[in-house]
Amino acid sequence: MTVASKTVSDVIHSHFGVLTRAEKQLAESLLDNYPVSGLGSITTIAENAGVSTPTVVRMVQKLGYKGYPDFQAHLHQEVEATISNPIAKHDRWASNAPGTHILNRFADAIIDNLRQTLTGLDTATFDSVATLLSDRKRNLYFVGGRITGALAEYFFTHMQVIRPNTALLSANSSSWPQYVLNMNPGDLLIIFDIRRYEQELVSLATAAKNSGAEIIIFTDQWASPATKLARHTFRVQIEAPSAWDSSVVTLFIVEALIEAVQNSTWDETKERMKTLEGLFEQTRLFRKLG
Amino acid sequence: MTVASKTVSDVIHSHFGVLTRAEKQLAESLLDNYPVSGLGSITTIAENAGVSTPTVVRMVQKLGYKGYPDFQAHLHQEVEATISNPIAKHDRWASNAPGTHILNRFADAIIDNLRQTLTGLDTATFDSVATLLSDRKRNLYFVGGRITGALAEYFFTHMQVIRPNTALLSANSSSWPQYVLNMNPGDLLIIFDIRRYEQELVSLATAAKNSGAEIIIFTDQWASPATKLARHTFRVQIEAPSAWDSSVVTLFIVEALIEAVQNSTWDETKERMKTLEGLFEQTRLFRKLG
DNA sequence: ACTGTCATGAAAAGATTTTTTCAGTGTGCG
DNA sequence: CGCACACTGAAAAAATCTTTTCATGACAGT
Repeated sequence: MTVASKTVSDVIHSHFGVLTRAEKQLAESLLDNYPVSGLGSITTIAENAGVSTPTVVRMVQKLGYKGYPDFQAHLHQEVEATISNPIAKHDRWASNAPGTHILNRFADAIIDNLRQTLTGLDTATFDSVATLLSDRKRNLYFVGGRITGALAEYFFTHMQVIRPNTALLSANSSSWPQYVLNMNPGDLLIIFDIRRYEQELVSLATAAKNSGAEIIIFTDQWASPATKLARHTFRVQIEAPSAWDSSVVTLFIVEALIEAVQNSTWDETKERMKTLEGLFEQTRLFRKLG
Repeated sequence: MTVASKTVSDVIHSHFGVLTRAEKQLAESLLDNYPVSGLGSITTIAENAGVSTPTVVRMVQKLGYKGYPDFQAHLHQEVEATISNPIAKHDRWASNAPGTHILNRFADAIIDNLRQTLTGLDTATFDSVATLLSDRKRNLYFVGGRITGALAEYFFTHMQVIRPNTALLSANSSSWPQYVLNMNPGDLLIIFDIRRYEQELVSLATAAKNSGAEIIIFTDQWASPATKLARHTFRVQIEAPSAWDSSVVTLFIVEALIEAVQNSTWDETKERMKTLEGLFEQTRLFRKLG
């Protein structure tokens, strides 16, 4: 198929000789700022080219398209090909894992999640959160649900090394009130709440907010109800070819935040890490001697 | 004007919270393969998203556009900007994060880690481990180090739902001997040990092996000393543009294993999950009544 | 100068898209 | 349990787009 395999631009060029004056004028207009100029309606492009709509129809038919909609469909395909992202190409690790193996299907899904999440993620939000987390005057409280508790713990463990005034709220909600009691205005509550949103977390968020704490939420594309209360929200794509949701991309953002915070105050952090290193060493010695 | 200055994508994201179910569905569809998916007619995109055309009209008006044509005009402008800008063309998916932003550098690193890890990963190993984990007669013991403890917990939490006979060893090594005491031949000890290898884990692995347990290790490219004792090893690429190692790919493999195990015994798992669902419901009730 | 052919756009006709209306459905709340 | 309210899509109405028809004018050949 001539039309199918060649680009619209090619087709226009190859037919240029047989075009009439008005058609050439139209073709010029189309080629100028190609392919975007062909995105609008037939009326629009006719006006832009200074020709009548019938001229447009006649030309695209002369080029071999069924009609204007057909012509435009081809153009759309081309635009898609032009701007579709390189990550989408699945030619990478095909080597030793057959296409249908779960590892491959998972990898595809995760890359897709990553791409979509990053596309929808405002770097300003990320930077703001990093700045907030870097502020050592603010106390940090981490909390997660049944599944996401591990993510909260992971985040907490790192932040605890990097800076003081961090706390991990246990999964058991009975201990939460005492934390809320101690919250000061400006403190940060970092919540992980994904799918199966847990009602208790909304209550916690409300209480924390009333204490003046700021709330940062990691949630999924459907957004936890607690989102309304949040200062900043990370909406992460969590879909996997599985009965379970994927936390991979959430962890990705957590790690990026850890690095951003660490980086913003490296000098202080370095000292802390050295001291910590020494403490671990001592603990080890205790054990050996003990 | 809000609408004029922000990208359509931004506008969708910022309004996401106030969108209804069908509208969210539509927004997802639009964002997926953005912005090409919004190039067609209102009918087309409604069909693609599985919603009605009135929903589309209502949403774009909610977003602040005068109507669908207005919405599409903005999209066209954006496509134009994207295509005519050669830098943006290069990496569309990261276009709203400048090239050197940490998110982008992290994403590159993670994708690289993933590729390398998968290249070096034998699917036979993966399948064997999945089979071992699926065997309900074997007791499962999970353990991790200071940082990787959260990964062990994540894995454990899921496996506990899927099958019986699972245990999470606390980070505190003093409780380990009693677990080892109860290990039977054929039991599985799943160890996470990355960089900063913890000597205690080697001792644990040795003791467990003497009890006849099989050992599965998640480690990094330099391999934990406990690897020698393991029946199966996952060597994960963990390098990140950070002072810290990345656990993202490790989590990826864990999730893939969870799915593989779950999948291999779906019928049994389904029953367990239903029962569990009921128990959670009851717990919630307890709390309300209590 | 006459005639036939072709190019062109105005306008009508036809097709499709966009918007509005409205009734059914479900959900939350008292 | 029932009411009020919001959400949703089917269908009608309105608007717009696409195609066809047709009249006009330009031009080449006779």
